Amino acid sequence: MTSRYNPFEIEEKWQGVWESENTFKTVTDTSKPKYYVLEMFPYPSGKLHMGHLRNYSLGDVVARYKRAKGFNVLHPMGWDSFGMPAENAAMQNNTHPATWTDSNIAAMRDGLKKAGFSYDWERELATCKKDYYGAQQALFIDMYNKGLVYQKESLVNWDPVDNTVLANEQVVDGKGWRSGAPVERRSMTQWFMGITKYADELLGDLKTLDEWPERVRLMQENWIGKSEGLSFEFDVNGTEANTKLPVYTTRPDTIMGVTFCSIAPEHPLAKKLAESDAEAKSFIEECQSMGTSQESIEKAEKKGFKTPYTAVHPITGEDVPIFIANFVLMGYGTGAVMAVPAHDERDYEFATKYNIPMKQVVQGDDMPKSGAFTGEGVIVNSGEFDGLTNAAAKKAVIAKIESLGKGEKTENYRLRDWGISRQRYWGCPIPFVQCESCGLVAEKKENLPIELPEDVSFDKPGNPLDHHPTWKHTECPSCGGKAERVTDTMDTFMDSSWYFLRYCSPKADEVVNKSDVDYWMQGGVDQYIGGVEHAILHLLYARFIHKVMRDLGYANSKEPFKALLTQGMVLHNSYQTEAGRYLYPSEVDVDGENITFEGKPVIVNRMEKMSKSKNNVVEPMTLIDKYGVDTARLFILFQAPAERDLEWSDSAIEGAWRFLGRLWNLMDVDKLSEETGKVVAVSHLVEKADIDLKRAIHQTIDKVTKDVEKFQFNTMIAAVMELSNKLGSYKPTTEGQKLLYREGVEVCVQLLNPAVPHITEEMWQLLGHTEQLTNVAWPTVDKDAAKDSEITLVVQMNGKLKERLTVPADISNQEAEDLALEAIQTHLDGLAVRKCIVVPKRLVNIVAG
RNA sequence: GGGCAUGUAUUCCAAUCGGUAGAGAAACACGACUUAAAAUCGUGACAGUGACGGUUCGAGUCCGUCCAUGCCCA
Repeated sequence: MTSRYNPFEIEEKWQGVWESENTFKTVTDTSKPKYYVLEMFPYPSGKLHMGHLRNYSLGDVVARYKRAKGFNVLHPMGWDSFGMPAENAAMQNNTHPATWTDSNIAAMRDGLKKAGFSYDWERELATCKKDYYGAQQALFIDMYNKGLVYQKESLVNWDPVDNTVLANEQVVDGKGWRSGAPVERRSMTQWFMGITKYADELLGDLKTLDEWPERVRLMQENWIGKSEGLSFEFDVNGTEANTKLPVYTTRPDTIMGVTFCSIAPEHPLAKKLAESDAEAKSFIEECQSMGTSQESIEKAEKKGFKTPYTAVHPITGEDVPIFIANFVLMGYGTGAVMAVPAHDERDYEFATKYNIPMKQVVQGDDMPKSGAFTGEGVIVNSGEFDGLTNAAAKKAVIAKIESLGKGEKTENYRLRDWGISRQRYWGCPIPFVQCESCGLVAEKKENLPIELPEDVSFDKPGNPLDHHPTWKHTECPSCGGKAERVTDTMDTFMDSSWYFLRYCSPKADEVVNKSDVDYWMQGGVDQYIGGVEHAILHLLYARFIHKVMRDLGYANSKEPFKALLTQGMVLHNSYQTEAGRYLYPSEVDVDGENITFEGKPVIVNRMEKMSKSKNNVVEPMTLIDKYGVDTARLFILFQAPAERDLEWSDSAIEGAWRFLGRLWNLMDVDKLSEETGKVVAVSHLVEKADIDLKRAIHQTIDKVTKDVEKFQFNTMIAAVMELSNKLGSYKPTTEGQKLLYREGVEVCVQLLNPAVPHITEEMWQLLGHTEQLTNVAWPTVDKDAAKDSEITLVVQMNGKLKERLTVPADISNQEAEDLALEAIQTHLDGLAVRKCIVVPKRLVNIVAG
């Protein structure tokens, strides 16, 4: 028996070997099949959390398994290292964002190395380093030249605490996602990326992503939100002649139910009125205090202002009033809508409040007693359209409006262009200048990177780049005259939208090295793994930028991520005192059922996501320091299927620890043959127990291989546990049996290596091998040995279990039926056999009556 | 309000195409070892699959309705 399992010694040893021997260094090698496995890179907060450990453990199993299967595996890691927390920390602690970020990266890199992940650290990148963001600036200029980047005066969500513009997605419940402050609407010149130009392709190609979870594709589909409708114009009375009001609607079938029109507060018609009408002006200003997202607008109280203008109905010629309404968005459609209160909830609410008449034009089966009817039905009160279904009426109305020359059928998207300007320091500078004579000019590529100045102060609100005494004053790259740099930096979602391409050639002078990308990105990243919280934004932006880069010649695959695995969250109970204070798990005393704090009962909440605010976080490093990382990895992989939420359990960790101890104890010199590299063929085995063990070994290889291909790591581990339990109770005496035992132990070690690399590497060495297990090929199944010789045949009568028979595995259906009939005689009790259903090698069901 | 997912033993989870409900683990109980405890080893008990209905020779698995929970959208 070898000494006791000591994870700390073993883990340090093998991490040292991997590092000094460059075990995981990868190079482009077109003679070998490639496999690119990628986990979402982290924001360097400074601390590894359980979600990271789970994400990267999953990726590491895939990477190590594919390596053993003979693939040239690319498995890189890096840092999504721009963003506001670094600036906030700078303000609070008087440190430079770069210093803060670097020390966080160092701490997290250290944590990842202690976890033993098989990364090629030579490919490490950080988005805040000038070689990365310089390449990104070149990409940005390319996109500008393609017309995919533009400036536009637009309404933005302004976060008054962080002093920055937020994307709609960064506004949650009308508040900034980080600061929590209510956002304001402001009009500013912003930089945009033309993602809507790719909307159709982004939507259409979702169908090709058959290795993505269905729900992620659905979420993206809904986010892009393609709709078909009608664009048309109302003539406007009450102002200059020939004024038109263009609108867009997805419900042309209800056009005869229009009783008013609503326009956005920023609509030109509203602005015009504000010039002469103080009341209108103040109403519009009031609307500015709201966020610009659909969500915040939906939730706000509907408010309106009746203008003196009226719109002429295109079919009836009737005059309907025009309102300025706070819930109409300038950015969606035309900023004006035809209002049909009888069949639209928001219009109904608005009309009720302002006493506007309603006109029902759809008759359905179950009409609500109050409120709008938005369901399907038959068109009524609509003259020539009466009696049509909704779908038919849509077509008929569109045809009518088109024939009148007042509008046309239009496709529309919910997706809007991506506003990427941020008025912050810690981000990728936008490589443009404003020249006094040439206007807006792109930097020359040879001047890149446009570096962030190091000497900045954060002592006043606003953008430090703007306050810097000299940085923005520069020469125009075109005429050489005086010019000012753009002081906006890019949304950090841009940084994470192409990092997977940069990993292929992280030190390239150009944006990417084409031949490296051609090799590694053929067909895309083979397996991408990350949290489902990125299902919409990150994955959509990355798909967009990747398609743009393909069109720019930087990449060749259509989609960046061939397969996607979204892992579940890590959950833990949270504990609260009766007064409501959240308690740390370490503060409560658990005594069987009774959980107390300072002698008083504690409220145990349901399992919820680990979060600092709930004090229910367990630090990975604490766990690693106590048990070693192999135990932590084993627990995480075993406790729940990858895509499901994982419930934290201290006792299950103990279980993982104990299993590794049992695995270690299989290293029993009395049971192991000393000979390496020799196996006994099944044909040479005579004892039933030996044949059974040989079969179990090879069936386990088969099962584990299939499980790992399907990412079912929990059942994969269970299968090895089963085999190791068998080996534990196996008592070999002859040399042949000891060889068989060795084969079994070696298979366990090999199969578990992707999950628990350190202990298995050590055991492999102790077994007498000189080559690193990491470089050893995955075991293969001996089909003869794996074959069952006997099976259990189940005999049912009328679907109810009656007998179990042990029969030869190669039994024919006829023989099975005969045996079953014989066995069932005692149960038949005079009943006649009507039918026999034989499921080969499984069961016989006898229908009798 | 709409969409998606999940629901199996005390708990976490298994169960190809519909075919023996239990692989693995935890907790629990008992036993062995020990002066004792921990660790270790061994043994054991516990569910008919959220509810109701349908299809079928046969349903955890397919279909329908409902309930609960979670996620996304509104």
